[in-house]
Amino acid sequence: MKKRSSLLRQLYRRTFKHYGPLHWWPGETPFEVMVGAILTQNTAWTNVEKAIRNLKKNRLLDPKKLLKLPPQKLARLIRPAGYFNVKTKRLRHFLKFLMAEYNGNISKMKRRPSAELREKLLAVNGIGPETADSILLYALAKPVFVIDAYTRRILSRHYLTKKETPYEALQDFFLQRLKPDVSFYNEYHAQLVNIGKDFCRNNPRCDQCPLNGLNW
DNA sequence: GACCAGGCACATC
DNA sequence: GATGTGCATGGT
Repeated sequence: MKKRSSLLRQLYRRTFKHYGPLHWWPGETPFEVMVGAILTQNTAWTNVEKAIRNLKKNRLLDPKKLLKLPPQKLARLIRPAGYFNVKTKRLRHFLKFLMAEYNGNISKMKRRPSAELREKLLAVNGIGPETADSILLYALAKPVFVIDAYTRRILSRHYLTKKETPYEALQDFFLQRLKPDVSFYNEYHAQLVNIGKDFCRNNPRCDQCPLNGLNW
């Protein structure tokens, strides 16, 4: 009989063999990753890229500059990412938080412990568990496991968890079985998203999925 | 032209 | 506390 912890490692080996290293998150700076984490909420990444390109083109990828920008102009720039009115508000809530707590200094933020940061991020209107954890892992290099719609779907399709399992419980499922490791968690979540995109949508292609035939 | 995307807050019962 | 709904663009 296989040990429980090796189950998630098996899954990872399969996906990694299929895709190779994915080197997430696609973003040049921690701040860019944070902005991307908010913009990608329920949104295809290709649309987020356009919005980030607009911000870069105008040299606005900076907490102070972005906060100084009139909301209307910000909305226009991030328009391709969808939900632009909502996301303008969410971005501005986050920027105000960043300035108030850390004076816009990401290095200062990074020095704080992970649990404290998570709690504070979750208190920001517009930042939920996935966005908070994405920021912690991909921008601040904290060993937290990110759960998203794909992760949820893949686990439940393989009868490892139930569809309605709450976010924190799913996160514990990974945390209890995998040693804390930033680059491993980083790569693991990236792999899951790719599997989700390619094989595990609402109209799944399980027959061609690299996870096909895994026995647990 | 329908369907979907790397969520979240808020209303309503 | 559970369940439903609005938010919006762009790719398939």
